[in-house]
Amino acid sequence: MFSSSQLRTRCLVLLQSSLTTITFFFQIHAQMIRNHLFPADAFVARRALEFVVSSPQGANLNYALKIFDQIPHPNTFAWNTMIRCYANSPFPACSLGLFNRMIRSSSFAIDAKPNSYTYPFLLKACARLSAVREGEKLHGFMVGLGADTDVFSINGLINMYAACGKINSSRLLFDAALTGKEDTVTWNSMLSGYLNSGLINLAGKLFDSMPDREKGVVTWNVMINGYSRHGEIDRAKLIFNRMPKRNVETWNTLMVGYVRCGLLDTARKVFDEIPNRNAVSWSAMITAYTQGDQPNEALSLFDEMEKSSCFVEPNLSTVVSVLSACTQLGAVERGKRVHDYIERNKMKVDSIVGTALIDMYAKSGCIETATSVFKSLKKPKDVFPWTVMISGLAANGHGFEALALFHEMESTGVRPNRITFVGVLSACSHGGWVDSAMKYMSLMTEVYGLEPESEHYGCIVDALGRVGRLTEAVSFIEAMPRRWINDVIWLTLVGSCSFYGDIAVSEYALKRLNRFGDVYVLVSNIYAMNGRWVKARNARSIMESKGIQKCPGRSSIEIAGAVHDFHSGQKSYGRIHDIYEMIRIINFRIR
DNA sequence: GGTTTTCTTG
Repeated sequence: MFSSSQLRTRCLVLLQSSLTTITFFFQIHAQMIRNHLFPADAFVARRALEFVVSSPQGANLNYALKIFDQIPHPNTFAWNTMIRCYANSPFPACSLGLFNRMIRSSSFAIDAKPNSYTYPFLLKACARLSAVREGEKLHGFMVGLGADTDVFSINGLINMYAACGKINSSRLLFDAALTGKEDTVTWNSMLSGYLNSGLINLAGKLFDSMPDREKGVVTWNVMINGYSRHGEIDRAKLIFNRMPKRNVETWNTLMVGYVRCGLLDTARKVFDEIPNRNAVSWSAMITAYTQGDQPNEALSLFDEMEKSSCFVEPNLSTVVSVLSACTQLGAVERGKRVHDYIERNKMKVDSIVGTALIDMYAKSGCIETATSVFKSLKKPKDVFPWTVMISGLAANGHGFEALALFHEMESTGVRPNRITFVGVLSACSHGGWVDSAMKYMSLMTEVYGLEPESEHYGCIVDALGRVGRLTEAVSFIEAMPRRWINDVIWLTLVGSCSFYGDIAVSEYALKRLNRFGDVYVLVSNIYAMNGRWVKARNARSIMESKGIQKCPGRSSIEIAGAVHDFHSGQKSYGRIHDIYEMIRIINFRIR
């Protein structure tokens, strides 16, 4: 057995150890309570709080607040810990509320007054909220206490005002600080303030006037990032070339700059040149491929990452972009392996990763697995997992379940967004439930104040078309706000016409198309159904006369985890002869 | 006793 002081020391050591997981922490916490170390021993309690807010698996806000509320007389450090935790959380406003509690309760306690650490956290919260009034109030409070002269606070103020769009106030504070009070962060804050406000020429002038000895790596990085964000990738590159010293962030910033400008190949060249790639470098490049509709490139880069001699541990972002590449390709087997990887490495399945997993499984038709991932997510779930789960159910033909889940989401107090309603409405359209679709559409506008867009209207058109109410669908489209009427809407209707073989409505819809796109097959079906074989054959020439080339039919299949991509007319695939041989055999057997 | 600000991925 341990003596009580030995136990205390042991707890403190474990709380500081990087090997302590949150699960193990709960055990330590239980021991501390049992042995009256918590909450009586204020120092131990503060260490526990600090552990929970900076746990490697992410801060546990609710638990942190529970611990904090049990500390009898929190000192400045404890308050600061809790305020910092909220400032960096999804709820920065809570840190301002906590600060109010702090000044009310600390009027007599000397060891619980705000200090020079407190203000930067609060200013960060204001900056993240773009809360000018709160920021100004806080600034006034600081001036009253003479707490506005610390360089961290000055930098925080410059940053806060810039984030709130008060760039002139930032500049006034900056000029006042240029009397020896400033450091390199002061300059960086002012520069990034200008750049984020789109004032790139003012930033350039300030940068040129800055003494070279003041310029740190971050200063240069800020410039590269700012220029590239405003499409000035060439100016960004010039800055990059002039740098005396670069770090990984420099390389990553330039690479991402090229990605933003759509120059994926140049970005890849930069990536290949990075001397010491980190997880961000890899994730950013993989994401670029995924979002640039090159999911195969994304996956092969991930393979390379795993095989690379200078091994970099994939992080949550890496995993998310790999999963969304799998989703694009419908590569479930591959996605499952990523899922295994997540579990093997005990990575925390947060809302973002969870959403990516659900989406991957649902879009690949594995609705049961999607559901079980959804159920395993920690409560409260934010709107994203709910949304992909609802859309996934709808897409797999489980309309009733999708709507039931939507109501469950509403009853938990989660506010649906426009994407959620696309899922809800598509559940209705798949079932041909016109009345429900209309009902949800008005719920969307009247209760949630969301303006329906093209996709939402499209679902109603689809629902009407599915049950054969084609002329009603036409009048619905014509009553829609003009700007949301597009080819997709008309094509939806053409699709329904091809099911019901309605020539009149389909011709009406086709006349309203801007591009003729890929409707050739649909259109010839409509004519063929009505025995108009000549017109059916002509559909292709109509299309060509509009100057549109038909995109080749495409398909992909996953075999043993590898994705094979095909398009019609392709002759170059490695086993093309085997494939044609197989087709011959199949045809023979059918006959 | 110890925590802050500026740059890169989702």
